[in-house]
Amino acid sequence: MITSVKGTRDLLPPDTRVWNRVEAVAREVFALYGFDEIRTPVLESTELFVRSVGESTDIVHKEMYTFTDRGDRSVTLRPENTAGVARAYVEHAMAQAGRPWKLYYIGPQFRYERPQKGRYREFRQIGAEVLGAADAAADAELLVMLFDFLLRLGFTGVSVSLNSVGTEATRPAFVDAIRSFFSSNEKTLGDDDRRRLAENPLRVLDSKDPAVRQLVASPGFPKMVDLLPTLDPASDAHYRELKVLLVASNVPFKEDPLLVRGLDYYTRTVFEMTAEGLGAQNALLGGGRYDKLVSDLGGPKTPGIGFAIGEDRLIDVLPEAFRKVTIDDVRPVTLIPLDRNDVADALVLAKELRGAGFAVDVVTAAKGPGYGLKVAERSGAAVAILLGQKEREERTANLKDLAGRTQEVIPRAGLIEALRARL
RNA sequence: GUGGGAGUAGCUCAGUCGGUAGAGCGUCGGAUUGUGGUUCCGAAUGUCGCGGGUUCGAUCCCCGUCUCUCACCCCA
Repeated sequence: MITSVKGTRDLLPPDTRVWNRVEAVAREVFALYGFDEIRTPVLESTELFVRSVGESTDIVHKEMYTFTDRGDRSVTLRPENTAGVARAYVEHAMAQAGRPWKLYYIGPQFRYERPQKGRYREFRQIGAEVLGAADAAADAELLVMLFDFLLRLGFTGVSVSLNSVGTEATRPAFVDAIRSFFSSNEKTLGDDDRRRLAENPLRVLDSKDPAVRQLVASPGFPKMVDLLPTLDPASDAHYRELKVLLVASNVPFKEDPLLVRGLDYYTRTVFEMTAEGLGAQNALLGGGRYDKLVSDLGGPKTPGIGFAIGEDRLIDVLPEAFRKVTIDDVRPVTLIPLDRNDVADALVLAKELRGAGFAVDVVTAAKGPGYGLKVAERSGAAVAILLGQKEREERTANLKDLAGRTQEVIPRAGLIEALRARL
């Protein structure tokens, strides 16, 4: 048996209804905030991710689906979508529009990792990006939209973790402060954290080692937000303004000075949301500002901010009410021709009913009422219509309410009205 | 890339101290050839993940491998 590739999976009905509905809500909400969809290729030049996501990140140095195509080009299945959006922005000179771009995307991403709960090699992200807006208000509005979306899916009582990671102006000073903090108690660090301290010191902040966590959470541990007022007043002002705007907009957030993110391109604002029930991979969404990314890719200096929601994880923790309503949404009318001679009649009637807006399923096998009703019931139909020789000749329909187990013979002329009354 | 757990019927699982397998659910047929949810009767399931080794004989023991799963690393 040929199975799906490791770390990939099939999404089957009726779950696909839920996926489609979630995506439809995203499109509706994002449109209300002035966002348009962008679709970028799944396949990009490997160099794009090396330059944007960052060579020192795990994503680039061990998690990419990279291969050489027949033209000897190194290409990669995108591990995230922000780089592709930024690349398209530069490639199509979108800065020339003279206004910020508000873009969203929905699509598969790929990372070559060992699969576990909430983590797949092929996963989907729903994301949004604002390109060309530097103001804290842009950050705020993006988060307002995010919460609007989550609220419409039925999430309640959620809040986002917020932090500022500064800019190149502050990053080196912060890294120095972290290193000197640990120089005195380096022996409490495990191998992993020692490696982090050397390669990517910010990562030590979200170590899972209890001893290190305790150290990092202690009052003496350096915090980026404490360095901002003196080293980078502009970033400090940005952060303060953002918080004021979020409070004014009723966006629930909690400041987390330990929040850092795994991609190199973030500047100033970073945020993340976690959820219960996702196991160890509990990050539901993440995002932040990336004011250097576009220029790093050779474009004009363009500030940007965005988020990505892990759609697989989102659906994993989706409120049950939303799921149920979505799955129960489609209640087809099932037409049951009793005999081969009744099939044409059924197809003609089906067309008429579909024209009137009803979802109609025809049991084409025409194996009699017992089989037909069984199929109708199993496919979730609310009503079934039996069509035999008698109904054809008398221009009637035998309308059955499957739940109530009642039936009624109705003239064809009044059928649409009768169905409207029942559905 | 590292570590733990697991692969037996469509699904959930039992089992054989080594003698080529069962249950429940589901599916199909019948009671009920123009009436489905219940009930009753009957039937079919399967290279026991794959490859190799040990053995007279392996689903069981050993080795390898693949897949699933959870965790680490890291992230959505």
